[in-house]
Amino acid sequence: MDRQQPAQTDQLSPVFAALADPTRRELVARLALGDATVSELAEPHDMSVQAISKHLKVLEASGLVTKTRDAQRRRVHLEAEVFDLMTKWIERYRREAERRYQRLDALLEEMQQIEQPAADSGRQRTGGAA
Amino acid sequence: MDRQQPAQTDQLSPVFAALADPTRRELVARLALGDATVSELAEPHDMSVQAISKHLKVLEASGLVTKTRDAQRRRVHLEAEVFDLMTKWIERYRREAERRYQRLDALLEEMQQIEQPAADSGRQRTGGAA
DNA sequence: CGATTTGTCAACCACTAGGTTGAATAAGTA
DNA sequence: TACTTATTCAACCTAGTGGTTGACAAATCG
Repeated sequence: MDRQQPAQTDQLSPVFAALADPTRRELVARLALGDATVSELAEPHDMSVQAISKHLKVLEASGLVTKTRDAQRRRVHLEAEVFDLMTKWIERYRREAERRYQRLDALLEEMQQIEQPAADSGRQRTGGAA
Repeated sequence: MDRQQPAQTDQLSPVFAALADPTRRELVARLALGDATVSELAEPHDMSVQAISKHLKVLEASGLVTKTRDAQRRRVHLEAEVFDLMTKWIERYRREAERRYQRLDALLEEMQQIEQPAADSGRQRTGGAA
């Protein structure tokens, strides 16, 4: 249970985790159309309001949505910021993966060479070099 | 347990779920630099090789990586396609959220009006209208 | 005030996730 | 053939998730 990279910078895990659930993605999709109250969000989701409330809590904890009081109701609002965070992470590695994909053969050859650094080669490190 | 939207189109959940784990994100980050074998990937992660193998299985199931045999080793390769899938989903709603954010005040006013449709108002629907 | 609406909190339950260790498989090496 | 390396499979454990129901809190309505 001892993480080597502490939760310090791990603002990302809760966001991905939040969106890993289809119900929550639907909530996000719905909220993209406009703010809504909890019960409004719950309505189309044949599942208890409490369950939706929990889902919203997860979304809120991840920073994807915020809630503001509106009398007894809570107005739920979709936030854009965290999307950016996620997009940045994804794009970074997607670009790498795509770049590598495009010149795949060439790169694979290259990797092979790096892989066998001549000499005795007690253990070969593949691609780790960056 | 009865989903209203079956797992049919839910290719997305496994991807988000896969990236919800920091260890797996590190694996992806590492793989962006180049293919690697399981044990190479395991090395920096003070955790058993079996654990990493499990993580890779999750990544593989999500479509983020593929494995090819290379003698006894398995060469793990990062795939770009699924990134696209995710990016598309995110961008779609991020854009909405941002657009709404930019004209926030105006929209909030608008919502308020929709919210009180005059008349008796047995139940008011907020933002559901798109 | 009392009743209703809206949402959360709390306890509970089945299932999954992420880690462990130990054994099994598969391929290269002596 | 036997040994080592690389990886997976299987069983297990703990903690977390996603749902339930029931009770509570806060604001509005009568």
